[in-house]
Amino acid sequence: MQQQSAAAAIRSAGRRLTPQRMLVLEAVGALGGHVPVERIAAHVQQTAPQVDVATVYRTVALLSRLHLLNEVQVGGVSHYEVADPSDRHGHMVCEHCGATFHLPPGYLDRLRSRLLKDKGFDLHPEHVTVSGLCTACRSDEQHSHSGHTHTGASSHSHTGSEA
Amino acid sequence: MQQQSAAAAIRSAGRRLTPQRMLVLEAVGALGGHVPVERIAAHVQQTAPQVDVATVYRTVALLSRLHLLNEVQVGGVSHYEVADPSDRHGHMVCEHCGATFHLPPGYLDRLRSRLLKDKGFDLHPEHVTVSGLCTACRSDEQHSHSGHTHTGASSHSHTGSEA
DNA sequence: TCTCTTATCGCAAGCATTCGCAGGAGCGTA
DNA sequence: TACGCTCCTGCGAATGCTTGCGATAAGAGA
Repeated sequence: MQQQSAAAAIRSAGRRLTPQRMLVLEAVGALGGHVPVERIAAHVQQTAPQVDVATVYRTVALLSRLHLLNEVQVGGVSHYEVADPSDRHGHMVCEHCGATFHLPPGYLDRLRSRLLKDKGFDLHPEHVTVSGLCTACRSDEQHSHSGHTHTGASSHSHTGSEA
Repeated sequence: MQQQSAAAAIRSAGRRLTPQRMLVLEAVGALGGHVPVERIAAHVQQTAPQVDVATVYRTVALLSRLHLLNEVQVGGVSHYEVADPSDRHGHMVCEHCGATFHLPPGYLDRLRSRLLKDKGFDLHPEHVTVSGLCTACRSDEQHSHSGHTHTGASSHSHTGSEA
């Protein structure tokens, strides 16, 4: 399944199929969800300790370009997930707690067609990351009206798909 | 004008008004558009060479949290612009050439209200950055159908407000 | 105006990420 | 199956951003 077609995609893009590349793909799949490079590298190195982090960085960059992985920026840090062409969802990131939620593609259809028509801009739903406040953090704000400054991290730390 | 209210906002947030902070604000305003930290630091240091880059980084982070600057991620690099509460626009970034365009707030109204109703997520329009392909790069793609890999930078380099 | 508290600054060390290079390994071709 | 062209990789060095810390100065209160 999965890995097969990924291997084919790498080949057909004129790139070489190497053990390191397959290990990175497997790692992201095995870890699931949105994974930072740090964890990908750690997972890969359990199997193949000689693989350098530089290779992992280069590989995730390549796989993103080939649309085999999606990159999600959470507070300026890149996370990766396995790209599924049948589910081109975007992401919502809470500015306060850093939680990440899926943004179903249906929500972007209208925006996409309007931008294409009006501006000629072809929006890629799976590369969309919008930020704002999740339910939990909105109610926090309401209660604790002390002028606390958002640090853009910490607090709760869900990573579910429901805000 | 501008600087006055910014100064007031810093004070009312309980932070101190320092020459360094005003210099950073002035620099972003003077340079205009979406400015990377590197250029902000260079501009500030023309006036005050002793100001450290670390200070500039800390300052833009603070000013972003206070909504006096907006952060725009272009290919993983943070750029900043002066925040105008009366024009809470988002941004569109071309994945191919890296060009940045304004996304008028009207385009996000419907998405915003739907997310709030369905998911309880309060989207901040001025923090939205969507990515895709701009008009110029879409027509490039059509013509040169060689399997060239997008490097996510270079090529044309508009920074206007029309895709 | 002077004093005091502590947020902020400059400096330098610490990390994460990227770059440059030389050796090694895919994979197309014969 | 063997050969050879390049792409990739691992390594070490460089870059760029962040953090810790002592010194400084903003701004509240007397």
